[in-house]
Amino acid sequence: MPVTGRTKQQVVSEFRCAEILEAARRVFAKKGLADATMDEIAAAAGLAKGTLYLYFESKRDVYLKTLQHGKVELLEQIKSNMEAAKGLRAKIRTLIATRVRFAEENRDFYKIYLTEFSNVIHPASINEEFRRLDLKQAKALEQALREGLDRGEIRQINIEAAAFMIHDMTRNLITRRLLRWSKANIEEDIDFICDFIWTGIGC
Amino acid sequence: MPVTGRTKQQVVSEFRCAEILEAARRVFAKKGLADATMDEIAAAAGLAKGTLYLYFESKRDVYLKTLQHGKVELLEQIKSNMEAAKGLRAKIRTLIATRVRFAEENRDFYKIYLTEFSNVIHPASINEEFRRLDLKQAKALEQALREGLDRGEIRQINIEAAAFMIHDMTRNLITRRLLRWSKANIEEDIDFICDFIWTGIGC
Amino acid sequence: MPVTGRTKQQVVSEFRCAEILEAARRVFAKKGLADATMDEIAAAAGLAKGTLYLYFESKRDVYLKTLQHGKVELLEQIKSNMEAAKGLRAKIRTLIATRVRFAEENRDFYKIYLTEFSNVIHPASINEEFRRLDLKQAKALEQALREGLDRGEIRQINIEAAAFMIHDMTRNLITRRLLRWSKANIEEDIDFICDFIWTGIGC
Amino acid sequence: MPVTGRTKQQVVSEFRCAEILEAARRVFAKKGLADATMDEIAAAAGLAKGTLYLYFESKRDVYLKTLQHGKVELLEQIKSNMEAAKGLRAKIRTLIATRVRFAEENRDFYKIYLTEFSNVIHPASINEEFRRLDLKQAKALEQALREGLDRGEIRQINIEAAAFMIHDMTRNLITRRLLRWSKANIEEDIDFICDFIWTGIGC
DNA sequence: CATGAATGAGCGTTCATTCAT
DNA sequence: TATGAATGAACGCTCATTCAT
Repeated sequence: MPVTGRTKQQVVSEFRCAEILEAARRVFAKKGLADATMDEIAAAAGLAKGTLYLYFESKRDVYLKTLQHGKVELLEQIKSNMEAAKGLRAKIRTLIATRVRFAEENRDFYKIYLTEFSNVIHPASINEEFRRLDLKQAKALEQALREGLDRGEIRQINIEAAAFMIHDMTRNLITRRLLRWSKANIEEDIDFICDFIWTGIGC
Repeated sequence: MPVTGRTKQQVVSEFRCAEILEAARRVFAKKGLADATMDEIAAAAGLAKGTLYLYFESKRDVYLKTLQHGKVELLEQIKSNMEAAKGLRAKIRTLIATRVRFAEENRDFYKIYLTEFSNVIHPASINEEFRRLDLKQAKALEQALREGLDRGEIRQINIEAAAFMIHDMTRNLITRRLLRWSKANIEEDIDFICDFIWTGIGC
Repeated sequence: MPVTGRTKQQVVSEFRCAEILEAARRVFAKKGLADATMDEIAAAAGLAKGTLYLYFESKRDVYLKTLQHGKVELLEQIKSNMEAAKGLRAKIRTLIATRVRFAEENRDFYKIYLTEFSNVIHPASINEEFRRLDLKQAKALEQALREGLDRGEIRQINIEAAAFMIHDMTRNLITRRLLRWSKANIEEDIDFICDFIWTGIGC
Repeated sequence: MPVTGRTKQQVVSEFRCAEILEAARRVFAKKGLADATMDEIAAAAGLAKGTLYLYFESKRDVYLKTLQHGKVELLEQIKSNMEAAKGLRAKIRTLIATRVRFAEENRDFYKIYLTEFSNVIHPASINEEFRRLDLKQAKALEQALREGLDRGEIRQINIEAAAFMIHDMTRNLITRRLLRWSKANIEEDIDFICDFIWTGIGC
């Protein structure tokens, strides 16, 4: 007797989905949406091609769900890590560090994520839906900034713009690291970006 | 007899290339590499499909050359604009403003540029070759920063990392504007980013 | 112990078959052989897809049996209706009326029947086997005509050809009615055809 | 310089279309719409599969055009043959004979035609469009009947229904002959049907 | 030089059939 | 007996590339 409300069928089904999505993640990360084939994904998952269509409606569907699947993990990890931090500066540092580390540990997912996120071309339908995650993260940051402003931790600036800026800078760092452009170790990179955000370059 | 070293043939040929690349730019900007077809590009250029292959080796070649073509324009425009500025702060502002304005005036090219630039997936062959432009720009900025440091205009920081940071932040701003995410006018956006770079958010 | 020769198993099995065939009839009538799927038929029968294969060898088998199933009903109904009629003219009228009414009451089956019957393309295997019913009906009609000829009810004509003709004309009427091409009521249509058969159009 | 308004391109293109349609006719006549493949049709036409799509939008399109192509031929042949006949009885005989002979000479086309015509299942969209030909033929027959009635050649009957009847009977004869069910020679079959139409079976 | 008809490899998707449970 | 997840062959259609004119 299952304790949860899910039947055995559902558990198996979810497991299959997860298996396929993991395989898809690897393939999409290596080839991109256009160049990946359903054959490849099926092979990577150790299944027949037709089986994919029992769990997903189309190649696009697999792709979208691959993105969503990772998104959820990412969000959860960030949320749990953020709560501990005390003070705005620590909060910001935690946020950045969490995202950077998650990206390092989920390179395949993040490659897809970054590619899709920066896709300025595709019909908004994908992007709009997809960018909500980032917006949500940015909004959380905005909230933290606002509280910091109230407590006099930061100077009077456009909070919304600053939140976007910090959010984007973190993504840039992740990109540079995924591309192995940054030779510094992870702590140095995070330190630098935090310092930059806090003090700027002027003297 | 041509005065320059180029024959009439070459001039005509270059002109055709340019025509095709402009057409390709429009098509790639609307559809992306994968979804654009040679048929569309030929139609947009007012030529037959086969003709494209007289000037370019493959679809990929057209795409790459489309990127290069725009790059050259971009670099030239930036170079000429940058020289006038006096002092580091003005120099940085000019650099940012030039890029942002160029992007606004060349939306089609820039869409392709951004998409490709953030493409963490494709074989390095494209990316390596392609990122030299950005590197070159970043290096120019680095040089300016170094001079500013010598003149005591900025505090002691990792110059290379700062150059990348500023460079990336500019690209982020451009992305937000291309996506019409930023509702501010162009001057406000540039002011904010310059202020952020110079002073950070701390007080 | 069952009184009849059939075991309980067989009775249940036959019942299942009949259920499936009724479901199949609805589906085939709506989609045709090629476009109907085993999934649909299973769903229409309230069974799992695999179950169909316990009772039928293949989709083609279901289709063939669907035709046979209706055929049997049709023949039985015709036979019982025909016996009462006295005289050739009444016999012919009864035969036509029975077929037309049966078609109206079994539109789904008849759609399949007509489609398959007029299928001049498929391998003879289906057709030969399938046309025996019609042949049988036509033969019964032939017999009636022959008796009518002996009794001087009709003039000297090619009996076999006439039987086919009458048989086909009835099918044409049914087709027109199924397609809602005929606006007349059923009695009018039957009257006209009987009159036509008996007297022709000449004067 | 072409005398006609058609360029050389158009002539070639039309020729290709006709070639493909002839190949398609053979394939569809052997396999039917559902079981014929584009690969087969291409092979039968001695072309690559992709080439078919230069001239036709889809498999369905090839099928529809195959029907139309034959239709036009059929109509033209009937029209030219019909004019010579004097008197209603001769007219009807000519009409029937023309259709039967055309069918014998265009077995492949006629197989497709009959199958599609009797298809009571497919969405009306095909059928409606497709049945206009028959309607047109039936209407011509109706007109001839009406004139015959005025001249006292036939008795007082429902002209419209009679036209349909005669039309259908001809199609039935064609079907029986295509299926090699009729052992009689063509003239005998035509004679019988004409006699049947004119006098009926009664005495 | 320019054309555009022809090619054919390649891919997404469907679905009849099987088989372990 | 009944299930339905898994299979994989098959097919329609696309499109980058070629080449005869």
